[in-house]
Amino acid sequence: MKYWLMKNEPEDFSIDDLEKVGVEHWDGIRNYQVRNFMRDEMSVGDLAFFYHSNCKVPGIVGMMEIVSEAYPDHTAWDPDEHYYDPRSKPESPVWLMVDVRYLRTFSSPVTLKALRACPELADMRILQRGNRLSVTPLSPEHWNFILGLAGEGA
DNA sequence: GCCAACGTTGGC
DNA sequence: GCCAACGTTGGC
Repeated sequence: MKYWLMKNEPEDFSIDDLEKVGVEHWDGIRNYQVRNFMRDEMSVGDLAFFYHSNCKVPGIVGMMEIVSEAYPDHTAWDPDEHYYDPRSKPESPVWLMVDVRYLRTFSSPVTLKALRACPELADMRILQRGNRLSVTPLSPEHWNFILGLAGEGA
């Protein structure tokens, strides 16, 4: 099983929204590195942190589970969609998505500030300068350490 | 709203 | 295939 960190702007789709629907497709990925992560390395049963980005207090707010393999992102085919991409077609999809299932919301979110304050997490992808990938792999060590920060340690 | 850093595009 | 220009991300 692998661990992931997945960013989204809460204004667009937050962990509260995910809690309401339970399972949702993680659409709108338009970056090849991230697409390849989902296609080649993500598996059903993997766990992921939900990260709120581009908001007042950025940070990790909860966790979810990957519940599907990568499959074509149909929002790329719809001209009315914000992330429409005419290069992707139903017969030759360029972009993929996975389904995620809500697990829980942390009683105390782990803010970006708190993450940066931990020398143990210094080499986390999300903390590297200029990192812009919205989905990044996490080591089990980092996963467990962050769970501890969230007060959810085993 | 600013701007640094990055990915993508497209002319050559 | 280089690389400058452009668009996007995302913290602050």
